[in-house]
Order: sequence, then structure tokens, then C-alpha cells
Amino acid sequence: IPEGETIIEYGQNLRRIPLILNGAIKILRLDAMGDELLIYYLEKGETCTMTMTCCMGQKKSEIKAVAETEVEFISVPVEKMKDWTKKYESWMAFVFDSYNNRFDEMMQSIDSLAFGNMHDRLVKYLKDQVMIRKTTTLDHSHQDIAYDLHTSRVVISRLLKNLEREGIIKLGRNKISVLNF
Amino acid sequence: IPEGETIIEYGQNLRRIPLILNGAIKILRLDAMGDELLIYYLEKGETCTMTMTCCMGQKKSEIKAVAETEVEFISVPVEKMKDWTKKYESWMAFVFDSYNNRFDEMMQSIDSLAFGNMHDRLVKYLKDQVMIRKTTTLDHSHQDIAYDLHTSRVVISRLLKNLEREGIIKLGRNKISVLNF
DNA sequence: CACGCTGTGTAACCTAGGTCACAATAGCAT
DNA sequence: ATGCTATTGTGACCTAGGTTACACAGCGTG
Repeated sequence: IPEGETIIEYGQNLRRIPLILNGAIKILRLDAMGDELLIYYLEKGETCTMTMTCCMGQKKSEIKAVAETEVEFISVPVEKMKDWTKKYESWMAFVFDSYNNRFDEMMQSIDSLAFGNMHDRLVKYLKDQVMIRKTTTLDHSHQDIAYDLHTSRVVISRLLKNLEREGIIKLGRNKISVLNF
Repeated sequence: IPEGETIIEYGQNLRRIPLILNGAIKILRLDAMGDELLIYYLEKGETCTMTMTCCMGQKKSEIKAVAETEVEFISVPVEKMKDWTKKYESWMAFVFDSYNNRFDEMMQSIDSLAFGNMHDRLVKYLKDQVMIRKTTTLDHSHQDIAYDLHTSRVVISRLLKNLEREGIIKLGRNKISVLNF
């Protein structure tokens, strides 16, 4: 799947679980007033527990999944998954481990929302991006970032400018070079 | 377990999963600076997926569990749980369903933190308390609430006063009567 | 009753972050 | 080069919520 493509839409019926081989997927959530919030990223070796949860519960998707980079994955039918859980202890361990990781990520989201300020969230966001894209030169506009962090462009511009003054990043048009953390 | 007693401490090793028969348990999370945040409540018929996750992953507890009301539960050894997951499809469904509910709760936490203001969070908190305690007369001090919502007493007093002026609640010393929502 | 403790009400103030407005700039297409 | 559009920088301003400080009201206890 090429970068930017939507993999799962809100309300979609799901019968298959994705296993990511490489690249990254971004998981978004819609709120009551139609705004989106970035929940977490999925990377190589990971699976989407939200999707498992939906499949097992026969519910429609409450999340949207978008290819953050070009991404390759295999998708396992939910019946197979149930089957494997019964048969293979190693698969069961993998499933619970995935839930483990997802809970951790969500805890971190809650942490940063409850305790963190925008500055810290922005720094974490940049770190995550560098990790996922494996490059220190990001091609995001300020508006893109504002959208992901659910704030306004002006605020991001302000904070990015501060980071530049501190010598942590270098700004360009549609370009942010991360110098050192 | 009587009201107010701590059931699980941070860092504790867990080998048993609780199944709540009646009452309610409150699940808290510690952040980097030692502040606590209320994550969700567990009620009758529910189980703590955080504990499952810890057990399966052989990790120490990252949460604290406190009896919000007097609570009765049975605790299942983790080996039994693995066993049942393999043997009984209905148990596996219950486990996944629990994860389902927990994810929903956490999503709601994230929602209210990301999008909600303090006023809405307070109203939700009062609603939850009325539901869990099955009474419309709550015996919380403002400080108690401030602690749970991770804000200051002054802010809670301010907002409660507003709610009283709107005729939604009636305030007394160590007492909040919920009139109508 | 006087004392002290715990809650509560409120005023005054501060800061982060959201909003509006507008200028400046860069890159693209003609 | 001449526009046209998307992006960025900044000043001015507003609001929610956090902080400090202090008065005062219940209520239990010696």
C-alpha cells in the first residue's frame, strides 16, 4: 500500500487482521464533533489490536488506518486467528503481547494528554516521525502536524520556531531537519 | 474488600486475574512526576485487562487498583486462564469482549482529555459516581474530586458552584446532591 | 464554650494555548 | 518575469484553567 492511502475507514466491517511486514500505519480516532486524533503508530512485526477487537466483537471499526509510509502487510482471516489461539501457545502469547504494547501506547497517549504540554507532545511527535521514517528530514507542513496533534497551525509554528532558536531543528519550506535531541 | 482499600499496588507481581461480582474498582495510573490519573472503573461482571496483560507478559503492574465501593470478586490463577482460553470458545469470547470494553473506556478517556473541557469532565465524573454508588447524594470533598480529575481544588469549587447556580446540583459540606442531568 | 481542623467561597493574578489578522516568502505555472 | 497559491512568521488579543492568599463556616473535642 502506498503512503497516504486509507487502509481502514470508520464504520467498516472487518474480517481480517493485518500483520505488518514493513512500513508504518497511523491509527486515528474520530470524536463526537468530527475531529480526528492520532492514537498510535503500528510498525514492523506489529498487529492492530483494535481490528482484532472489532473482529472478535463483530463490531464496525471505530478507527481509521492510514499508511504513514509505504507499507507491506499480510492479512489473516479472523477464523484462522481464533483457531491459532487455541492451537498454538506461541500465537496466543503474540496476541496478548500485542495487547500489551497497545495498552502501553494508549497509556502514553493518555499521559501526554493529561500531563504533557504542547511543547513536549511536539518533541515526541518529531521523535516518532524520525524513528518511523528513518530520516531526520521530515517533509511535513506545520498544518499537517497541527492536524495530527489536534491543535492550530499558529501554535505549531510558534513552538517549532522556539525549537529552531534552541538549535534542535532547522526549518525550511515543507521541511524540518532534526539536528539533535 | 472494604471501600478505600488498595487491591493492587504499582510494581506488584500479579499471578491472578480478578472477576468482579459486585461493587466497583477504580484503576489509577502513575505518571513520570508521581501524579495519579483515574483511568477507568470496573464494575460487576467485568475483569481487569491490565492485570491480564501484566500476567501474560510477566510484567509488574503499571496500575493501582482501589476499591471504590465495597467490592466482592473472585481471582483466577493465570494458568487456569490460559487453559480456559484454549478449551472454551465462550471464555475466549469473554476475554476479547473485556479487551473491547477496556479499549472503549480508554478511548473515552483519551477523548475527554483531548477534546473535553473541565466542565464536561466534571459532569461525566458526577454521572459515573451516581451510577457506581447507586445514590444521588455523594459524600466527596472538592479536594477528592480534584485529585481524581488531576486538577486543583479551587477549579472544582468554581465549577461545582456554577453547576449549583444552574440548578443541576445542591452543595453541602462533604456532600453533593445531584438533582437532575 | 473556646479551640482547632477541615472544607468551602472568592478575589486577584498568571500562563499556555487558541484565534484573528495580515505580512512576507517560496515555489509553481503560464 | 508575472502572477497565483500554499506556507510560514508574528503581533495582538482572549479564555480556561492553574496558583496564591485569605476569610469564613461547620463540626468535633477537651
